[in-house]
Amino acid sequence: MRVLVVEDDPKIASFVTKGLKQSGFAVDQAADGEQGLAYAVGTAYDAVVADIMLPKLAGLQLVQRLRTSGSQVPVLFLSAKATVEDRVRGLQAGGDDYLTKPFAFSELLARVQALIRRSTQAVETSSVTAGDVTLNLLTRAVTRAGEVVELQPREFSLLEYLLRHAGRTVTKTMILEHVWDYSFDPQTNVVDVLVHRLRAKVDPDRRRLQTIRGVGYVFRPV
Amino acid sequence: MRVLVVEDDPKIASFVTKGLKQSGFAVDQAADGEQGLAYAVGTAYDAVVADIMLPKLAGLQLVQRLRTSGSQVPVLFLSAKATVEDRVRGLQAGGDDYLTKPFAFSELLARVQALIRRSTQAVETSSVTAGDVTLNLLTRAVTRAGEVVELQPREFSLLEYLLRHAGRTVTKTMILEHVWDYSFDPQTNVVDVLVHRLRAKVDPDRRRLQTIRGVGYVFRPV
DNA sequence: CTTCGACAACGAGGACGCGCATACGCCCCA
DNA sequence: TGGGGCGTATGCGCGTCCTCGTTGTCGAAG
Repeated sequence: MRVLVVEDDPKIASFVTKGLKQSGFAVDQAADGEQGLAYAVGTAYDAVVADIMLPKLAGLQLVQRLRTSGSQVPVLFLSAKATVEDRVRGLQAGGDDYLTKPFAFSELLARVQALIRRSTQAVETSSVTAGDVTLNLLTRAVTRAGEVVELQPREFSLLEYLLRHAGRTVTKTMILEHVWDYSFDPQTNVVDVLVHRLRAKVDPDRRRLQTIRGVGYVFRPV
Repeated sequence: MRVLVVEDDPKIASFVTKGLKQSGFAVDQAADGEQGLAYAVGTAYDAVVADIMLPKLAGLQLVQRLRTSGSQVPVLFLSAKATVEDRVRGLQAGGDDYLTKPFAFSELLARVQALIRRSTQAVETSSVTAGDVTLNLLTRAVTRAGEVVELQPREFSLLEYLLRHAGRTVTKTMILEHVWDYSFDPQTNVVDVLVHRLRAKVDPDRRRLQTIRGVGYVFRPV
């Protein structure tokens, strides 16, 4: 799940970004409205968290432009101002939710998750299973054939992505985009290396995680 | 008191809902398992009444998903099937009680009230236990393997938070928010230091309080 | 069937950064 | 004013993950 955070206050920005990353999101940061808009139109985010008061381009305008450009991405506004009128204006501009500073991070997290859940209309599952491999997002525990497997963060992230797309081919570019925050090809073989490490832990008999030469990989549940 | 009723048969649904409302409960209705799960994860209900045979997502799966998402809400199953095996499976899946159709409404009511009474009592308990570690909220006393351990207020608070989320990963951000009242990252290593102090007292062999690198910590009962 | 090129797999090495530990200092309360 | 509690500062060790070079494998064309 990719989230864009548009916030000019570096303290709040790092706080929100850190928290979301710890909760398993891929997070991009933008420091002003223009940059935020550029990121948002360039990448398919699952949610946007934006401050109302932003340099260069205010949050409300940002969302309006985003909407006129056809994007349906759910937007959560942050603001110090809390009047009913402000909330209404935010929602009229195309925002989906509103949070007043100061806020508890857990509330932000809950709202972001709610927005994503609503927009994807997918029920939030806390575990993903494909074949004999199960991955629990809450405990970060992974089991294969009942055996517990210890995974690194990157490996966990990759496996989650593969399981969510089990049976479908995922390209290396898609993996780079979701497991890393790269929106470009860093010209390396990180993916290959990570796949190798993941196989050693999760697919020792090499039946599950198959290579599609020249394209990417498929996870075939067994 | 909020109750969620998940039942696809409209006659039974309205019968149960009406009766509960008349008894003073706030009642929400869901017609299938997916909807029910969505409601249940989105709202803090005091009890859930669910049919076993549901469209889209069966009652048993519903409860399993609910439990893995961390919810402790008591669940009462309704079912036409009444074999002992069915009852066992229902309880294994995380259900709290079982009622066979057809049933008298007064019995349903009595059971729902009993479930709520039991669960709220459990919440108000004055001690939290996970594995061999017990923490008494009234006396502020902590024991590990029967031995009394002296804790400072902050350490106590952290341990309480960890025990209440035992088995689940808690991020540093969440800890900062609950143990301190920071809604911003104070850019320090307070959490690390406190974890270190807590480990020295409560987890000398370092088996319980484990590090999830880049994310936070898990308390694994032992 | 052979050959060659391209891509993938794998192992080793190394840099960076996180978490841990320890020492220190401030502040509150007795 | 002394001591305990607790936040701060800092160096170190190690885990994690990226890079690089080599080996292995696949596939297409001759």
